[in-house]
Amino acid sequence: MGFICDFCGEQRSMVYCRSDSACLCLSCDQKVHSANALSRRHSRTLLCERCNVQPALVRCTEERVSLCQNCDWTGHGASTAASGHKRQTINCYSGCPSSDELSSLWSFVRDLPSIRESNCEQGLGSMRITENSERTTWDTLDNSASLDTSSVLQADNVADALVGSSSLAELKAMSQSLDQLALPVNTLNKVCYPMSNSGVCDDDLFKEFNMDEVDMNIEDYEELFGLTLNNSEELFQNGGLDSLFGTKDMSAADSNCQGGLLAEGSSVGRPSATQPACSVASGDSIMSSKTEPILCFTSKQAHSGISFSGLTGESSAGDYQDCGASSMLLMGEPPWCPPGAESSVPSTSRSNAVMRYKEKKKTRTFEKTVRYESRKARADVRRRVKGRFVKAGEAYDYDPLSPTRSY
DNA sequence: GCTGTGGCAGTTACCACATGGAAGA
DNA sequence: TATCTTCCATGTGGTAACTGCCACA
Repeated sequence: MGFICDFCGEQRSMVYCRSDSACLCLSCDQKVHSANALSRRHSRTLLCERCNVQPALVRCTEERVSLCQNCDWTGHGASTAASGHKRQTINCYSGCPSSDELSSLWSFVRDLPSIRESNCEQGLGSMRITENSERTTWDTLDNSASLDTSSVLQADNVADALVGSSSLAELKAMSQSLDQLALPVNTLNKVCYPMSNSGVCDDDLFKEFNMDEVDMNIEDYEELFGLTLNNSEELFQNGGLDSLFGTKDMSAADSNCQGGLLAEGSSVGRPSATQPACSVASGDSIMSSKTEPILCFTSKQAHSGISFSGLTGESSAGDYQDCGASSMLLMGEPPWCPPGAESSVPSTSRSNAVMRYKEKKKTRTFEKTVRYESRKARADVRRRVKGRFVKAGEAYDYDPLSPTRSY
């Protein structure tokens, strides 16, 4: 992976495919991703021009360079002179775009190499761009609907699912589909990305990342996080995993959600260079995010069943309400901040971020999603004894339809 | 600093049964 | 292939019980 196309080994790589963990030249990108319907759904984006390893998230218009989150942070951190540089979000795409379409997508990229359009079986018009909150689509395939619905979740669907309105079933379905999903950079970029100098994104974080019914299970925290445990103490004091997962419902709503959003087992600790988890945070990454404050959910992570209920032997909701994942996010730290980088973050920014986070937390609501209105309607009129449903005709102490008792 | 206690908040289990969906005829 | 029937897991809300945290003595 890197400067040279992983596929042909000749051309310079320009795009990064998360699903394939591959850096490809545009020609090979078309070649590879026109092979079948599945590959066409792979989400790709520009490759970071600085490290040539990670997918680029932003384009620095002043330096005219595409940067991954890490390089962006390194180059544009709050403490750097370039922190004021204007940056433009780089969109992901899927499908089989033409060079023209790519040019329109990445207007800042001049001199796009010509693409052998004949490589694409579907021809043009099948590109899908995943933008921050909206999706611009070129999808004109007749059968495109079948590609978009139950079998595969587009990344923005995931984002939608992560917002409070999602149901457990949707999340389960999502988890089943995550294998085929490469979460576009921008999807989580929306969730939290320090584009402003404040480096604080709690608003978006809470608004967009209300995972009410997601249960994350970590069976053995120490084993999972190893040496990062100590560092996690501060993490638990300052952050807010509940901001990520919705504390209340994380354990209460449906504790059997095995799919959830999960972590790649091998990603404990510092992400390897081959792990394309740029703006996508794995659960364990989150938990160990004292040093790796990544907000990532990689596709494979959908199956490991992590449960934060076991963070510590005595943790409860309140315990991890304040854990530090989001504090890192609030601080706008880079995904892979180098050791000691934290010290460079202004303390005022941090305190402000924490303050905003706490205020936000106060005002949060945890609305339960009712999947079957008919069942709710039935439950609403059922008679009970001490809160429990009773058989029809039996004595009850509570009748929703009338305050009277049968005995 | 340590321990015990009370208050508070959050979580979990429980109940009956209509419903939805799968399987079989 | 389409329709019907049967069966079974699921989901629904209010309450008590349980658990853990925090403040205070």
